[in-house]
Amino acid sequence: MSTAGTGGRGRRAEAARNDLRLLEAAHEVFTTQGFDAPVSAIAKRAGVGMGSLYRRYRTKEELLQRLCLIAMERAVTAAEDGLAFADPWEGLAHYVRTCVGFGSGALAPVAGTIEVTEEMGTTARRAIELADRLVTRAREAGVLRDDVTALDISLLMEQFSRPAPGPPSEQHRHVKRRLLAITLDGLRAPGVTPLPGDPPGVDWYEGRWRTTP
Amino acid sequence: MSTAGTGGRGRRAEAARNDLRLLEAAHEVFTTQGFDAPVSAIAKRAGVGMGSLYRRYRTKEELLQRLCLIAMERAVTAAEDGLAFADPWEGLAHYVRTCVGFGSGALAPVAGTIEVTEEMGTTARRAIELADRLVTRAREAGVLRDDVTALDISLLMEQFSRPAPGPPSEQHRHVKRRLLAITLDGLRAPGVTPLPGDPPGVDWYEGRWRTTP
DNA sequence: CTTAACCGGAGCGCTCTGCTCCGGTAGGAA
DNA sequence: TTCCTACCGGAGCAGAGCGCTCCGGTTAAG
Repeated sequence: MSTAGTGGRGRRAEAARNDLRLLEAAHEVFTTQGFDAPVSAIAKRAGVGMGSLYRRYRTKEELLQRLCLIAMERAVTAAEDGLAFADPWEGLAHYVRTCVGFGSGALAPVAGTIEVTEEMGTTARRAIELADRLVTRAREAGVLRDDVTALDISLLMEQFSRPAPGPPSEQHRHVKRRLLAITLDGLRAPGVTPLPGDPPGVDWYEGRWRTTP
Repeated sequence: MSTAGTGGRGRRAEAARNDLRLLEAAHEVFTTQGFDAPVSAIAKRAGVGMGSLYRRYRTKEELLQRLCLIAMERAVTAAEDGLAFADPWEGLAHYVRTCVGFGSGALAPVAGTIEVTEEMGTTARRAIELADRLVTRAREAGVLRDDVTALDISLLMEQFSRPAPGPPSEQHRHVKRRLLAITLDGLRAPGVTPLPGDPPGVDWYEGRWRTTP
């Protein structure tokens, strides 16, 4: 624990660097190819051997859990940053753009296939609470259409984070930005077309994470 | 060819019924589970043996080609219906809603993995031309934001047709309708936020269908 | 120089896929 | 009714691809 900096030249430094590369590579691969991408692809992308990967994470599930947790923490940060904005609309937009930008919901398809750790549960609840405050504030300020819920917005971000077909490209990212701009405009008050039916229920949303095979 | 109706009771009638069930089942399975779903799942869902499936379609690729063609034809019909609307906006909205409804773009991830038949190419060109007219008409009527292109809308529909995680449910369809309503509102003129960057190019869009392994 | 921690990747076992093949069955002609 | 034949259904095959292990080579540390 003496020279644990990532810039060092010792063996421990290499280990720390490997861990960071691994996390980045895993995020990249999973968000672009889906969570059922082979583990070997992650190791290759990180420039690291399988041995090093499996010494750090004893199983693929463990790696996914870590990734989910990090994504949730980034979402929490984005929400806090959004709440720090004076303008309620810009705060919400920042939150949505940030989450979509780093692929917040890309790991949603993993729901129900991995165990939810206690830490993940805690962070998820905190993220939901912050998002709620962000949405409520925007609605009360009259800058968000009043028939949309925080859950709608979560699912919207999830939809935008689905892996695109084919190899990842700058074109895809660009198109996504344009589509998101359109959708954000659609979120602003007042909605021209009332949203159909009842808002989705929270219980259904959370139930997807239950592992019941 | 005498009693080829699907309601008959003979052997030929059963064959015709099987073919229809197969097509429906394949559409359902591929749009909800992705195009790499096992062929056996389709046979099971159609209540048909593997033998019957592979007697009708000699390979999985052939089945996918047929499905793509049908989807394109349905898109063409939706566009023609849309053009028949007197209101340019309602016409465009009908087109988008219909295509998203039957999962028009769900087969997009198949791009580059199957051979494009001549019939598919012809139909695709016709679909694009009709969509262009639909979009141009709406823009010239001033009911569509003028920084959005027909290609943006195609990609938007594609995004909405991505298979949802987990088992298919009415909840998912409902949420999708709500999100689509939001996005359609965002498409109406004038856009509050100008779309970032240049519109996507047609060559890139079509290039994805080239098989170059 | 010795030692042991740690890196990288070849390989194992297993699951699951696209596809084939054949026994059973039920229409149609005599 | 009886036989024939076309067709239906699913068990099974070969192969690909996966998660994961294990071990030889390398290099920092003592």
